[in-house]
Amino acid sequence: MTGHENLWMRPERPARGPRPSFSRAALAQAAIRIADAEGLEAISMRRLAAELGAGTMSLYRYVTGKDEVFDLMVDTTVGEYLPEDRRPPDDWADGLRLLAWQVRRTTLRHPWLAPLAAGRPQTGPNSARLLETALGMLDGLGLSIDEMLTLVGAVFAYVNGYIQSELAEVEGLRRTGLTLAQRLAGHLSYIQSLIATGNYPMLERMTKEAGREYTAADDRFAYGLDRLLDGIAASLRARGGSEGPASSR
Amino acid sequence: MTGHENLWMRPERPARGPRPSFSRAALAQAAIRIADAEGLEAISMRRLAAELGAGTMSLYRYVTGKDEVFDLMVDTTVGEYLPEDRRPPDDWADGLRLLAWQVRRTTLRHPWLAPLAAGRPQTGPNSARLLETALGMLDGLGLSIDEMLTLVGAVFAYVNGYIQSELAEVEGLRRTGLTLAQRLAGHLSYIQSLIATGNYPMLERMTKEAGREYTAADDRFAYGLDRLLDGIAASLRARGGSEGPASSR
DNA sequence: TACATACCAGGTACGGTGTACGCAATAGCG
DNA sequence: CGCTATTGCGTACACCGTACCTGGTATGTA
Repeated sequence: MTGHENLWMRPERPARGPRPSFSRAALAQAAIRIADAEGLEAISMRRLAAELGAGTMSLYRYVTGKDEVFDLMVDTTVGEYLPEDRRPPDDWADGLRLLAWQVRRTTLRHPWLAPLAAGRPQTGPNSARLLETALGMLDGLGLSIDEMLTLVGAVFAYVNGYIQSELAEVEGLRRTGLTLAQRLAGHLSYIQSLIATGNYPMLERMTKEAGREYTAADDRFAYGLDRLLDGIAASLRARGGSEGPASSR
Repeated sequence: MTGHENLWMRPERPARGPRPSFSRAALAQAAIRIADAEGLEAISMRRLAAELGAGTMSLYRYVTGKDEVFDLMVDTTVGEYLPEDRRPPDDWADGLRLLAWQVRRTTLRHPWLAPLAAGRPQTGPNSARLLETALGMLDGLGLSIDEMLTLVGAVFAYVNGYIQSELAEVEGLRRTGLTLAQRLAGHLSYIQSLIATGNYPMLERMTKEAGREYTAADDRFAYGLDRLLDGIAASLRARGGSEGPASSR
């Protein structure tokens, strides 16, 4: 019951004893460097220690286990969502849209981030800053905090879901070591065998018509994001200011 | 270059040799049983073989590696999205909404499914059936195939993203073995320390006001889903039938 | 200044993982 | 009745996370 079981509450530099030979931030940066270059599965405590020029077990002086390494990686990169200088737009929808695009930009730079962040609760300082910023954009609209949380939760859900589906294909290739051509060949020949049964008319149209007017990933991301924000805006307009989104109980 | 490097193209029962002692479906069911009961990380080739009463290396006669075990698990459970009997509703939005709720229902039954499915391209028979069904709901609206794919992609992105965020908390507790009270205590005391700086007014309001009108997970899911479908419907109404969503290039 | 204390560094070891390889047994075709 | 493709699976290897322990070091206290 020391009260310091939480990573973010634990002081980085204790009062007594010799000073640590590197910082938590350096540890996080090293892990991010590895994951960016070789993928998330390349991160092992030994590999990470080697990158830092330290012994493997020394890492456990900085972190209780591998999970906290991931926590540090996530919170550090989440910090990239929020450029310090820029003032957020006045309109809440523009603000959330900008935030969504920044999330997508940095997540594509760190392809390991999306699945990692989606799987664990966000509790670090940058995640807190992100939430504060997002909620702040909705201030003054007459929404309750619960309504605000529901709203930004919906937008982030879409953003994370879209990015993961966008990355699934390319990450799958990297993980399996196949080329795009190999994968497409295997997948397509299977789809063709399904179509041959006659029970898949839409897939048949897909193989024949798709790609002629190919929709870029950017545009697809924008499409869903804008439709979602439109729908939210419409529902805010509909209620005069008395009732909110999904307020229940 | 056998042409059978794809799991779904590879015949389950080759022409020659002794017959396998269990089926691919049995393998998938065993894996699903383990993951449901003990979590995804409990699945190992040894554990799975034990569940099937087979030798560890025998599994590799059915599957090229662990990745294909996951592929089988995903496609098998994706089959639960689609109840055989039910005729889909006439309205496309009602159809997608129903599908979304079915996805959510089965994904909550199999908490390991969402992160697993999000990380890999869907190529199995049930995934194909799902896509065919979803696209079929949009038939007759005058959309191109690319537009349909963009549309259902947006809805699925939201659904998967939401479910993952919904599961992150509870799965995190299971993985770390903490109780909800322990986690909340640690997290809250950190949030409090942030609030004490005075730089987090929205988080301060959150700790003071949130939960008084608590929004249930069901309602939050419905909120984003309905707003997204509303926004899509509005954009379809806006264009007379000549132009589509996010058609570019 | 001397010492106790609290912390750092990291080697060793253990139980687990995925899977490459090889060999014996078997079912179906010619 | 072989021939051969295929199954079942034991062994072995490299790698993983991390518990435990020893030894050195910087700081607070007397």
